[in-house]
Amino acid sequence: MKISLFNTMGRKIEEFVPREAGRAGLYCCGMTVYNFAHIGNMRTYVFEDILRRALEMAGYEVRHVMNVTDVGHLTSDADEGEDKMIVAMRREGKTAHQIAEFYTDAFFRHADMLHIARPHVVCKATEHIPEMIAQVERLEANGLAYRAGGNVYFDIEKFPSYGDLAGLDMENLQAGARIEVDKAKRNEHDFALWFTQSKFENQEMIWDSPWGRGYPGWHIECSAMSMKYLGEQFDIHCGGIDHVPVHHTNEIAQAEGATGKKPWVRYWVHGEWLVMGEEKMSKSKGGFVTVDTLVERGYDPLALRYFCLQAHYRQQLGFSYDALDGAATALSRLRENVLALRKETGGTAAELGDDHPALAEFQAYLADDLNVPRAMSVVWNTLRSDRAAAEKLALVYRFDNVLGLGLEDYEPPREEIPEQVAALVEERLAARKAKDWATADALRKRLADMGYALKDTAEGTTVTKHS
RNA sequence: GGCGAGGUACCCAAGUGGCUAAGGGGGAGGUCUGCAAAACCUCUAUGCACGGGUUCGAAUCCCGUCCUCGCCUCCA
Repeated sequence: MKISLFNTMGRKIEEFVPREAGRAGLYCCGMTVYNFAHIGNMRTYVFEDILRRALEMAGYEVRHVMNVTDVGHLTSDADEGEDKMIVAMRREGKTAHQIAEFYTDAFFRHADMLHIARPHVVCKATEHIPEMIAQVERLEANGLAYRAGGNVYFDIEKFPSYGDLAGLDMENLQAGARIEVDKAKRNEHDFALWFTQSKFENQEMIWDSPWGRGYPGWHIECSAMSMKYLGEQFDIHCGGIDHVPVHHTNEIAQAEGATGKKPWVRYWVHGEWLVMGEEKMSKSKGGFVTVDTLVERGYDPLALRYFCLQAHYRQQLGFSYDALDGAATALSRLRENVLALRKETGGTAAELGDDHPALAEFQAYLADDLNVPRAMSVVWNTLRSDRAAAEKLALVYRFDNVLGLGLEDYEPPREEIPEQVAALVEERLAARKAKDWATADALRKRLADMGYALKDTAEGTTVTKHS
């Protein structure tokens, strides 16, 4: 199984060839933990999780690293606006550390609910300040950084390939199209590596540095930490599409500027937005829906995962509750199918050769720049095929190693049935036995009004809550 | 102003030159059932924003038009 990926650097699909045979180094940009992750954020992590699982299915030993940015980022590169962490502190009356810890925990709780595998390394920005300082010092030593107005800036004039990732046209880029340009910069597109000049009182997240007490720039944490855990050059770096023009562009400049080695990263892979209606989901517009919101509305979090699997990662995906309902229904049918197959086979899946045609088809789609929607169609076509039940079961389990829907471990929820309800069910059973259909149906209706649905099967009547 | 992504059925969404335009949801019909529910089966775009063009052949390539979204502040 050879995997091809769309490399943002170069904008074309390339076969994945790791630096070291059999191993894949994967760095995924994580959250800035000043608020909950919304489902748009989570879509990107689902995509990255699929990428990791696909690499594993292809036989690579994956080392998956993700950062947690727990140091405040200003709302603007011009040292204006407010620090997000400080806004959160004021909003919630907590310390920066408490804010970061709370939202970090919330993020991983949500990720777990979506069956997003934990990265092998989760690194916090605040625990890597020395590494960041060291990288800024390297940049200074290489003549790529300068001090001005108390801050340290990266000098993009000294890095000719700046902007290659995004295809930026530096001549026509309008800095300050929406913000004030920092007057201390030599070039308006230079970006800060280290700040000592802060407008904010009670800026509690500051550290000593060769340039004075301050805090790091917005991009340095990812280049410093990814290099610490994956080496000065590594295989794959991913994140949301928004990272292309600024964050990753700056990371490349910092990393390659510090080490002098190119390319720093072999494959850049970016996920598209989840959009609400016609707009991208964000805090200021388009609503703010979290995994918890979905749970409160009665959804299984995995319905969101299933929903994400229906679209290609490089296409915007239009979210609506109608569409999510569709995914939730499809997921429960998939589970019903698995339960039926288990029953038919006694739970024993067939032995499966690695060259099984259905598996090969599934993998071929996956290997083609993660065409998961197509891979999903293989799942359904397999279920509908005339293959033996044990074979289908084995295939579905194998598919699910990548899909991550937890099908092998799925058990229907055991409902706690109140005595009163149980009594009515018994009463109805008696009526049915007596073929008193009118009474039986009336009781069924009454139970339905109470929120309990009945299923009369060959093995007896089952009761489920809700629906 | 610059750059990028799109417009495929009622909804979500694959497909980028060639058999009958994946798959899921929804809807319709059917099997099963005392009737239901669940599950399963069948059907559901002679059509791919619009207008031209290239080609034996286009949703797919080219030109033009209309529309939507994103980025150029931090953002997944």
